[in-house]
Amino acid sequence: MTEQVTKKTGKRSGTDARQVKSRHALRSAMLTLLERKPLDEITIRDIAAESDVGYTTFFRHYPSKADLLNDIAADEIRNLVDLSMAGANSTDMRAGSLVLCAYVQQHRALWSTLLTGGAAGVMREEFLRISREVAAEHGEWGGWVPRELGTILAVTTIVEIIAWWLSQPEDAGFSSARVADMIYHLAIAPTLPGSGPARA
Amino acid sequence: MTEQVTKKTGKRSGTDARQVKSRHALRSAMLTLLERKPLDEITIRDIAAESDVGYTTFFRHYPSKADLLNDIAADEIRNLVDLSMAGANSTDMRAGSLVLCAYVQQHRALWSTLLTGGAAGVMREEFLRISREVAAEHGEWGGWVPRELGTILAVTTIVEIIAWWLSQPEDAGFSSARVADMIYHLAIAPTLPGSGPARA
Amino acid sequence: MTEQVTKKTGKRSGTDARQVKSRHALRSAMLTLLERKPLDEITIRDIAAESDVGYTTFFRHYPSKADLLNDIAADEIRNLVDLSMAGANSTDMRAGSLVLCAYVQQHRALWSTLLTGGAAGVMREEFLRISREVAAEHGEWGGWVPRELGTILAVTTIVEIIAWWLSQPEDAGFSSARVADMIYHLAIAPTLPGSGPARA
Amino acid sequence: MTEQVTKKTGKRSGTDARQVKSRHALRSAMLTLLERKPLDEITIRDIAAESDVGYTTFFRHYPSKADLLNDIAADEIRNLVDLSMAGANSTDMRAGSLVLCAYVQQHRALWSTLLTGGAAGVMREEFLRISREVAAEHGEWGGWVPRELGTILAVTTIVEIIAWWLSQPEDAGFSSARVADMIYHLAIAPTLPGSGPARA
DNA sequence: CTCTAATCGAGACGGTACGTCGCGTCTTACG
DNA sequence: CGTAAGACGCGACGTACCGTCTCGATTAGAG
Repeated sequence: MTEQVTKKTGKRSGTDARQVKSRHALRSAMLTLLERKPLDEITIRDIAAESDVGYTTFFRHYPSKADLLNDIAADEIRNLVDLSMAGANSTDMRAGSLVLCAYVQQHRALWSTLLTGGAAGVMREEFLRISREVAAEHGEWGGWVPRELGTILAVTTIVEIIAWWLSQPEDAGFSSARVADMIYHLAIAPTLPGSGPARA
Repeated sequence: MTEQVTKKTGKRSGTDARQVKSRHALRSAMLTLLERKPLDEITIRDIAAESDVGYTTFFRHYPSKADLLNDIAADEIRNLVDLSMAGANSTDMRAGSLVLCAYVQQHRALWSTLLTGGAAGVMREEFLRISREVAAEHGEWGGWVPRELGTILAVTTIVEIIAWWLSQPEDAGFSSARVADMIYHLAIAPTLPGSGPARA
Repeated sequence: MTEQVTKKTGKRSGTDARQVKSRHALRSAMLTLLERKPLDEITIRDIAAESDVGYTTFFRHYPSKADLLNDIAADEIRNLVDLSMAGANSTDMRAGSLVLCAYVQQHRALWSTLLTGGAAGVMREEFLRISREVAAEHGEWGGWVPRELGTILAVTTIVEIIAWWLSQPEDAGFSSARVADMIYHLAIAPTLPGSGPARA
Repeated sequence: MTEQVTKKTGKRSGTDARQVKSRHALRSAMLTLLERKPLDEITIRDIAAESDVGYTTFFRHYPSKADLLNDIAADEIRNLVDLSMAGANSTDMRAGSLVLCAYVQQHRALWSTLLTGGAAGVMREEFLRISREVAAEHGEWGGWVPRELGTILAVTTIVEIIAWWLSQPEDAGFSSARVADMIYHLAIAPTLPGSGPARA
């Protein structure tokens, strides 16, 4: 995640207990603050205060607040993507959607903060970035839409659906299964071969 | 848009020739700068310098750079929406899509700046805001997807498609008609009745 | 003193009432603080607070606290030197000494701060610098001691005598005249021709 | 000098080989750095790096860099003063001056660093402090100048002469003897009885 | 010669001050 | 006499050192 390196071991992100603690405190603080205000109203001083970490110490871990957020985002998104990819045997998109929704449901508070709080914009971009990487690894693309556009649309649609879902009251009756269904029909199916216009 | 008031007349956005000139200069400068860097790297001093208007004068027109951008965005989006709505008799979505694409094509430089430059995020939000207003005026909603979600998806998908289109070289072979087709099949059709899952 | 320049007039140190006021406030504050602590324990924030001037504004006038002090020092020393030079017809050193002592006596509080407060070191250096300039303008040097050394000794001795004088209670009985006498016999006479060792 | 105490013995400045080594390394490093830049541009981290001693270790020996310098200064000055005092039988000031100059000449590099490098200010003050102590032990004072002032002038003059001497190229022809002469005539003689003004 | 405790290096940490940048207000001197 | 030019107070930024505090890893010197 970060480029921090311990000289002796060459491993990333030193394992010094103090470092781990500070790092975690910073991430928690960031999430707490994101529930309250958009990213650009959060100052590094806010984060330091909220996390009970020295202002200077922030920079010992992240060069900017954007990097902290990206660290969090990349971690969480990677978790999510790995899980959905693993859950589905990579061809069965419906299964993948369901796993994804179930996972989000389990961590509703976290994802609510990330997707409907002040970090929404960053999350969308990071999602897209990671998805493009994943997409690039898959050789085939059978859709009638240009691949690049297809990826963009699938991802942004999925993210929008989930963000909308998270903004609904939890008892509004939208189960993971139903949302997974929506994702399939709205985000995935439309770009599949056969869904497009009858080509001239 | 802004709250500026001319003392004598009490009217908004004075029509004094100097005011009009300054205002236009500010908007042009903002667009020029947006081609070069993202919104948050543009300072009010940049805009003042670029537009050859006194720094203080900026504040006589807009309380912040966000307001200037919103002013531009709202104007342009309103133009766009009005046109597509008028072009289509509101039921024929295909026609509307085509008008919209044609209009964007005519003002390609402007929209390229707005949607692929530093203002992209703001534009998406403003698009959504205005579309929600418009959608609220229409009583009926036949889709199998919750109306709010349907609006979000349609708008974000349209915006993404157009943004992608504008980022392609102009000679890549994507005509307005073809893009309008994509919009119809990817953004509009999927939420229409009959496209959803076979309901239990 | 400073390099500030008004674009239009080309004059130094703008005459804007606010500038003059800020500048004066900063100088006063510096002197006040120097009565209390040495230069390197005075922070720019202290000066700003003491002078009721914004922290940032300090830098609009001086690039560092050393420059502020040098500004003050150079001004005051120049005053002092000009006066002593004028008072004496440049050959009569006794008269010059007397004028100098009288002037210091008149501004005892100021010089007390400058020479016995936290700025003493800087003042000694600045005195020497200016004296060297003045000495360089005089062609002749009849002393038996190398000219450079003679200047150093005369200046440091004068400064030490005055600093010592200012540290005495005012009623200790050392009149300007008596101090001027000391200066003559201790700082000036020893380097004059005829005072040295009988040369082999 | 320092307050470091070995628990068992209660003695100051432990004799542990490692301590002695670190201490010496720190002093050398300080002198090396003083040749290059003024005291206030030398950071404790510089000293630690230069001396190949851990940063933390510095504080195990000295509470601040000023204390390290004072330690060095006091040692060296004490050496110098003891020698001059012993060399002269305390009445023959000429002999003392000569011994002093000879000693400085022998350790020219060291004294050059101390008096013309970044530590000059501190050295002057320390010289004065120690001289005052020595002067206080001598009961008599026959000069026509107040004793306190006499001490100040003698010491500062001697220091200035030596600093000037050290700044000259070594082959400029100023022998120890000649400098001792200057010291006698410029720093000592002027305050002796009979040199002052003809008293009324 | 061994073992115990002093010493050391490394470096994370909470701080304080720095000097810079941009904001938005308010004053002023000029046209 | 209005307006642009710009001085100003403010507050966040990111940096540099400070001095404190753990940690292990040596290593000196007492037994």
